[in-house]
Amino acid sequence: MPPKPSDPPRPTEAELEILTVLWSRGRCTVREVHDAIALRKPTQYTTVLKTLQIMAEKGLVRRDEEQRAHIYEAGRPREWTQRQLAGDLLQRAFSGSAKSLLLGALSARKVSPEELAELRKFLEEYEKGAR
Amino acid sequence: MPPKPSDPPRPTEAELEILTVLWSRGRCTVREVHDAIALRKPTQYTTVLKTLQIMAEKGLVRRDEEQRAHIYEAGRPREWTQRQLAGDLLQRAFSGSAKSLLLGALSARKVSPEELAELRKFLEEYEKGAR
DNA sequence: CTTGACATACGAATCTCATCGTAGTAATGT
DNA sequence: ACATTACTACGATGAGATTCGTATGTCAAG
Repeated sequence: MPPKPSDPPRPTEAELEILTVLWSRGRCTVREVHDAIALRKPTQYTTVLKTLQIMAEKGLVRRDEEQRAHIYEAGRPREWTQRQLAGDLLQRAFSGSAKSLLLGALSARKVSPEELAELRKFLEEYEKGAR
Repeated sequence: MPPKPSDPPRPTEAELEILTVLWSRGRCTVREVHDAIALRKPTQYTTVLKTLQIMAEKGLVRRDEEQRAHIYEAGRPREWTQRQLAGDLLQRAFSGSAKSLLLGALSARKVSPEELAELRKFLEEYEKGAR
């Protein structure tokens, strides 16, 4: 058996920003990632490059070196990573209480009545599914 | 007017652990905090002390130096800090989608049918209140 | 008074993250 | 062919977080 590739660690803040780009745009060169990020905050190209290299070591992204400009893609799907992050915070800050977490999220920012209704619907569906 | 004390920064991982103790037990000496934490992981007394001192500088905890053994208490109520943390993650990892956050949390660990029902009730109440 | 238990203060080692500059190499245009 | 541009690799730096050891002060018991 090959040595089992263990799960990548939780992404840091800068890493998460990069992953967000990769999730929404799919496979990207460093340049594309950089341009997307530079729109929102001034960042050097090599900073993004270096971070991507580190992320590749950690297994957070995969790298395709076929072309001169390497192509990166997220190592795990968005939902998988989101589950890690939500579970981690749930555990660390909310003692596992999903209700408290939801309360915290809702009170942290305005939530439209539409989104509230959507949430409720989602929960009802989820309840059915869990049965 | 005294210079307005700005909000404390988000607690780090070790700091959050300490805050959890303070929230659940109220005012504590360093020794009490240490003993509570040492139950779950080996930790030196002075490590907890130092962290508490740093937290006091940051405004994360208040310190009462009346007695020889100083007394610490959380600088902000649990709900306030939880709101910060939830809001931060909501923004950074879920693009503000409370629904995705909830999905992440629910799929991260088993949730009892009771808790699900409670969640649903809570949401219904919240919807009424928001109207 | 001296010792031992217990407290605070604080410097220092170690780690991780984030960022940037520089060097070297491949491709491109004139 | 040569200059310019684009890319990767990598070392270095600085800030924070975390941990621990040591110094020092206080207090009470013997």
